[in-house]
Amino acid sequence: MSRLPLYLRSLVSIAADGTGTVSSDQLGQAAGVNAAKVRKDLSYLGSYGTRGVGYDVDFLIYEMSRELGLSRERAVVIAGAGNLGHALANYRGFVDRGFPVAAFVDTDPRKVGSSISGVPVRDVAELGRLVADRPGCIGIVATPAAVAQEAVDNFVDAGVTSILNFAPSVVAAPQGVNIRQVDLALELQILSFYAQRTDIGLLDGTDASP
Amino acid sequence: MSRLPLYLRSLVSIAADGTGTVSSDQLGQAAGVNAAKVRKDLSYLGSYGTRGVGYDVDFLIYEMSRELGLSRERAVVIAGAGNLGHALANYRGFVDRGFPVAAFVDTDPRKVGSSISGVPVRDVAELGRLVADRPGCIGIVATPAAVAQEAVDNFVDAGVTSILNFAPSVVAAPQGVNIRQVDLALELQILSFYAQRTDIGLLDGTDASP
DNA sequence: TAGTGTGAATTTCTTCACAGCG
DNA sequence: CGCTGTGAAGAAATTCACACTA
Repeated sequence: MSRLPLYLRSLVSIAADGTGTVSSDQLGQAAGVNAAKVRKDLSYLGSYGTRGVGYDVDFLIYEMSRELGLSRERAVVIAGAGNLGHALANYRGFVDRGFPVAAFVDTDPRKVGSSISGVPVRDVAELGRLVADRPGCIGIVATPAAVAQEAVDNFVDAGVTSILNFAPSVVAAPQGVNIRQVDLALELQILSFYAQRTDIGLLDGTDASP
Repeated sequence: MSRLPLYLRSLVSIAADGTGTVSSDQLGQAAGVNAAKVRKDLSYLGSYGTRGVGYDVDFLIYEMSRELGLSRERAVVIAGAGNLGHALANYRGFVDRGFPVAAFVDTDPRKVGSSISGVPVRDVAELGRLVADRPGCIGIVATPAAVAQEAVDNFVDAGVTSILNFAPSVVAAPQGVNIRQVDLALELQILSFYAQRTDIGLLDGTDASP
């Protein structure tokens, strides 16, 4: 279920507070979701709760991490050593949550060979080797929109099957390759939309779907 | 409907190609959505299509922009002049799509008064004035997770009613304030999840909900 | 003829409500 | 008693399929 990462994040912060057990109600509160939904979602993992008590925080974290495939690290390769790529490489949150940034790839020969925030910039030609050395790694597209499709194609050719696209253009990929898009300006447009409709209240827009 | 911004993006790129009309099928293709869904969504705006022909691209763009409240610019104020804020300020996509970055606010006195990529860094104390001068502006939280709630509170106190949160912590806000969260590492976790399930194919993860 | 607009059918998601257990 | 787990009810979203028209 696609709300799992959301719960996981809440659970980690709950665990940090030293709490050992949570009820569906508390977890729901923390994740911005109602209690029934939490129970339904968790029951899909199996019956790990204790009636009258709640769920063991550490155990839930363990089970969820396993379910989400986070038991091991997954390296990240960023296509495009521009501003956005720069920022992403600097972003502590990636490393902290098990996604070390292995390298940039860029087509600009002036950038290739240099290092940004300790992350080496490699030529696109080396992408195949980079990926082969890091099984299951994730490709991030941080290029201008115009070359986003090209970047995706390069990743696919190199054998990457999970891609996160930050460019504001919809890209295509063959069956078996998972693409997720985050369009920053689109998020602002969505906010603009809701800003007009005063009939809608608080919303936690974090979500994942099909 | 929350898929409107997605269609809009596709329409803009279709218009740029010089195409004057689109069918629900074509638009669906471009946006990664099926044709019936496109027609249902568009019919909610009114019956703007021509049977046997399709939709007028420019007119659709006009109507959608109006519906999304994008007819005028909406300024953006970024809380946190760190790496991420830095990258966001440099990100051309914001200005290009009608969201000029007006200022940073930061609590670090060494940063206040300086300028990053032409965007001034102001003290939090000035937030009220900044916001008052820019009606309908959007607040972006690009602070460390630990102070994200504080940043949100500051925005709310200053009168901001639309907030985009990039910090990896769920924050609360009063009724009437719209919050959307983009958690970069969470996106990677979701990809990790799908990477395991080989039974799921291509997916365009862009979406907006509740 | 090609493609919209839309009721109706279907699927998916959410919420309710309560039996049952620690 | 408090809280889980889950069928069943209900709501929402999606898809089908087709009459209709420019």
